[in-house]
Amino acid sequence: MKPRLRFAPSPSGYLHIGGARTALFNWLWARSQGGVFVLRVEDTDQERSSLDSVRAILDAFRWLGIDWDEGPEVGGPHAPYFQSERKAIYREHTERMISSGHAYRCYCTKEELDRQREELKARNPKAQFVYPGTCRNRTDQPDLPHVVRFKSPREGSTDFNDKVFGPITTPNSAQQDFVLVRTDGYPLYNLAATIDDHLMDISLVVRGRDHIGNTPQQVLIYRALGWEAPEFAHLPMMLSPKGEKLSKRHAAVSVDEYKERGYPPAAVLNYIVRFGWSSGDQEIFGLDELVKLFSWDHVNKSDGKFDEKKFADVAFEHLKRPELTSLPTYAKNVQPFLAQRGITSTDPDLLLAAIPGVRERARTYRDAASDLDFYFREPPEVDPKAREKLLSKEAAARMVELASALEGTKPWDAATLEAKARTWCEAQGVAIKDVAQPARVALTGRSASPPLFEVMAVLGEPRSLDRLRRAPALVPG
RNA sequence: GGCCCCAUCGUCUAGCGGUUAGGACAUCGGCCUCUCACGCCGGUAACGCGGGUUCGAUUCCCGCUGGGGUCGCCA
Repeated sequence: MKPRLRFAPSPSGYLHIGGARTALFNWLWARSQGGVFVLRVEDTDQERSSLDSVRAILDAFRWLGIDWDEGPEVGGPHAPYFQSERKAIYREHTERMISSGHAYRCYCTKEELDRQREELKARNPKAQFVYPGTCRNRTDQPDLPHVVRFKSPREGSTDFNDKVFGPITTPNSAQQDFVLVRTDGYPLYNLAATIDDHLMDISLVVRGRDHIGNTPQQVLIYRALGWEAPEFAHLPMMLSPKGEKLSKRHAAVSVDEYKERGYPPAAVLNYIVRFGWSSGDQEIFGLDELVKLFSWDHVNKSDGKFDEKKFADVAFEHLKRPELTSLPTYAKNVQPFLAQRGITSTDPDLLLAAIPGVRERARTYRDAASDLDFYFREPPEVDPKAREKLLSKEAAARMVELASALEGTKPWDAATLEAKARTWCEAQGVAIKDVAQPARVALTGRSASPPLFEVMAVLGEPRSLDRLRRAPALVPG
């Protein structure tokens, strides 16, 4: 049996990094097993849901490289995939539960209940309010606003076997008659998710550990409806560096933010998959590799804390390795960041030639764009501090001589240029260092850059000589 | 507070009864060097505590402690 997995975001904002991780585990298992990955939009809360959020979330998935077989835009045999369009389905099954005595209409108003809650709190601040069951055995059906509640068993326990955590038992005494359908007729999460997971034939529900507590409620609903529950796999949580629930107070939690920082998408996936999953000592994985290696055997149970530094390092690692970020991919992805700097038309050959020297020092695509900047401006922007410190009048004059010495070098490559420059320095009686640094300022406008002769090789002869010869014009004062 | 869950370096983790407890990030030294990096070499650093079980516990069991989640007409 090919597994059917799903991720069910509620479109009330951006794609959260924790949500991305949950989706990833679902996706990985579906892909590794030749199963199906479904995206379902849980937009039953009309107040908070928006189409903009749907779009933002889908875009984030596209950027990450997580595709879906059924869901928004692609449709599928279990459509519709927006819960707001499935109200009739929920109503039908709710009626069925009411008829069979598993659920009942409750006419207590929110105000009444809130008042009771307050009263209890006043009497005993530590006590937990539970719905007193006022309407539990009510037999009339007045035509008044009402919610629908589940008639929870009071005795016994509800168990399920979690793929990660093992058997979990919850006493039914901890359960109350939870609400299934709101006054406005919209189903609540537990009802809608249960019905959809069944109707969409989901075989394994993978979600965050924060959902472990409503799994028993869902199991109860499956039983009430006469259905067999799917398997469940709960994932340990990603917590803030302080160990609290991860929110934007502690870190960047929107996937978009990492895109804007210039992290490669595969690195984002790589970092978040390592929360709760490992494969021996390996730290860096490409997406294809992840699909091959993923298994539930190595998913662990303990929560993890988010670490920006490690994350940044994973991003860097992906950028450094050509087997993870190919040259064309690198060029394509750095382009938008160059554009942000006003560099909109780049000579593709120059870009491809320049990347190898930059990729081992740029930690993000954004940094890479900054490092690449000087290749595409004539003249390059000059850092005043670098000029001040490294470009004396004498040094600049020497640049002009250096240009002449290097003119006509064949082949114009880093090794030949370096050999020639070193010989020249020796003849002039100057240290290579005292030539290289001023030359760097003349060629790149900066005090730090890829190795000088590589820069010259990439830049080509005419541009390199031009820049060297313009050095005297850069001398401060 | 009730219920559920978790517990190896600061952080992510490997370990599935016998290991000098391994790797990665971070951190601290050093090397390389035309700058900045990359890279390389090395250091500091962990099995929460107490009972069992066992010839032997980081590993299995119990308790404690600590941490987290959840208790909505949110999802």
